[in-house]
Amino acid sequence: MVTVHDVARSAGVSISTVSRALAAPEKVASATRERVRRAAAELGYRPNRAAAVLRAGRSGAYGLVVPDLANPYFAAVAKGAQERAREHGAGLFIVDTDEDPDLEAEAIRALAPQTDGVVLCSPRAADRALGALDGRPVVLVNHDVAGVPAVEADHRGGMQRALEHLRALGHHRVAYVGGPERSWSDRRRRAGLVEASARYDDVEVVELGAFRPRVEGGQAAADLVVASGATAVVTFNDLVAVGLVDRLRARGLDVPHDLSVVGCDDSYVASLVTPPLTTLRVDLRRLGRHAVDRLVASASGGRSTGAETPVPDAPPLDVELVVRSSTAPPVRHSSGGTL
Amino acid sequence: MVTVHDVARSAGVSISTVSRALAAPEKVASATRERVRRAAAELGYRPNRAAAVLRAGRSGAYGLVVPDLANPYFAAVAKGAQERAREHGAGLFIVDTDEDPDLEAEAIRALAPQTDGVVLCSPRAADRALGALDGRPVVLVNHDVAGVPAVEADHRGGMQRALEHLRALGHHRVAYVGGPERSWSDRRRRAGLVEASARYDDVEVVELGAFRPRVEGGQAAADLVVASGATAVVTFNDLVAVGLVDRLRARGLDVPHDLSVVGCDDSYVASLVTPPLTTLRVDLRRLGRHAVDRLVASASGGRSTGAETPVPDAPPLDVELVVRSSTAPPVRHSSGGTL
DNA sequence: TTGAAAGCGCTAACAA
DNA sequence: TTGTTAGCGCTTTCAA
Repeated sequence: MVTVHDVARSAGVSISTVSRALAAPEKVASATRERVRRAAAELGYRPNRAAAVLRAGRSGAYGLVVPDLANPYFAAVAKGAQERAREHGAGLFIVDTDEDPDLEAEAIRALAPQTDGVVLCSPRAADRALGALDGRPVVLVNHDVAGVPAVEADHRGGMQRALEHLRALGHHRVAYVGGPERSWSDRRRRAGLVEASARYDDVEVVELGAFRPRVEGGQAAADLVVASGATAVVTFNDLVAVGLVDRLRARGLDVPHDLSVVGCDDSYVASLVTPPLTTLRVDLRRLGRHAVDRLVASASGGRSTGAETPVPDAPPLDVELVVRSSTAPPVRHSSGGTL
Repeated sequence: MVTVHDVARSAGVSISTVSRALAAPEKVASATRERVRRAAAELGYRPNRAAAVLRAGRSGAYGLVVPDLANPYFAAVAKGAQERAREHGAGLFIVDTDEDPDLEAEAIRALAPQTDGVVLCSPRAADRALGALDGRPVVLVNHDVAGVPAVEADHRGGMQRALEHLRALGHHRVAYVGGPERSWSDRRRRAGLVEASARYDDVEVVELGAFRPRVEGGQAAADLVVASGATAVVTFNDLVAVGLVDRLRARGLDVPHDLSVVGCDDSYVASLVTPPLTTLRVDLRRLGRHAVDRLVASASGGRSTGAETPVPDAPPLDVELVVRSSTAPPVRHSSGGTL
């Protein structure tokens, strides 16, 4: 293994000059710097991270905790986060908790001491999670706790747009098919939709219970939606919408004519399925990138003794309505006709 | 921060006893061990990983390099790998290289020194990748280099099954829509299909060039498939199959009647799209788990005192044909008849 | 069975 | 601008 000593010897300088030349180039004469760099490159020197961490107290790596990597939503966020971490020259530990609050707390406890900070994406048990972190830099994605930096999408605005779209098509009774019970995103989306509907006295929202945020959840919800008498439905995410459409079709119902469906997230499945889903688009990759940026900011800002993290709160990311083929004007069933 | 010294003081022993009691309990009298453990728990002691790594030379973490986390294939592998790493009490660094060979080599160079070993999933530049590892434990997934442990699926068997299925339906001209040029999986699948067809003199395989392993790749391939005169097609993966179906439909062709389509991987999109895809199923999660198991075995094999795990070469994972609705007997267009 | 002591490779305070 | 030096917290001989 090549160490600073080898590089120092080869470049004819001391080990501290090597360290400086590599970590704080401006503190070294340019000629020396070049000599050191060349020697390092020649010998194939790679700094030992463990030693640097031990000595300097920061690890150059961050953590990302997500409920389920197989969910395209979180995969996209993870991709953005990891990309940005790389650009910051840092590593990223990604941990998938399988939607399990116990695993989540456990993951954080394991991650916290060996990283410079953690991004918690859609935490399933935020209080416990934050406890496990004891004071380490953290950024919340899709969650909200007083005093903790967070990054989120503008769900309220999105739902507003979705509802206006449906209303303009002539829908007056809209169902909402919710996600996991503990989910903060679910509460936000639900509240956003209800709030939007409150502005009009000709639109009513029917809220339906907690469903798994996957295809199965949508399948399970479909019959309730039909029974609710709604002519349009907004789902917690695209996967749920896909399951919903699937089950409706199995019952002989047509989307969008018998029921209009709006998904959420515009994950890539939305455009693959039949019919392609009208959905709310969030730039997930960007969400991941932002989260890491904020973490880096608060991890390097909050380093000083005494003063707390200043890091301004970022504005929510825009949520855009993407209209595809799963929404249309309702068909009037005047008296049980087959049309 | 609580250190071994604090625990030692509190338990009335030396720091070496603390270290031993925690890391090698059998080398410490049970009474002492208990005392140390209690003290550690009381003080909330968490070993400093960096220090342990620096001193002991192993990190308790592994690396996983994948080309694209947003691809459900790799997401599934990553999930399995991370699950298994957790069960081994180790961490897992997941790095997404965006299908870029340079980033791949770079990722490995960064990962290698700070992990106990790396899983390379579908490497895009294996030779460079292995070079960057210089001798560290590694396991290849979907790749093959002499002398390097690997985990793979039985693509040959899978292709055999796919071809038999198509032949039984009455197809005699089958196209193969390939994945990335550098892809080992692509070569395997291609060769498996060609090999299978060689057993029958009434089936012919038409090989089509390299396409991106995504929806766009399938869209790009569709017109070539039609022009090839094949009545059935096997694609590099499900995503490509989805793109293919999409483009065929846009041209007014029907799947499966005008063309039968077989996907690969049975990623969850396969059952979501219309028509649901006939595809080759690989248990990806298991693939990820196996890879980590092999890595752990070979990483600790070199170090262990006695003869514990001899790391046998794992047999390829079964590949199963899942028949859904995208395959059917070919329709005879004898002279433009509509049947 | 336990303790003393020697570093692992690096950074950063201090000196020159 | 550069060098000297003292550890960071831990594991692991070696002795007792």
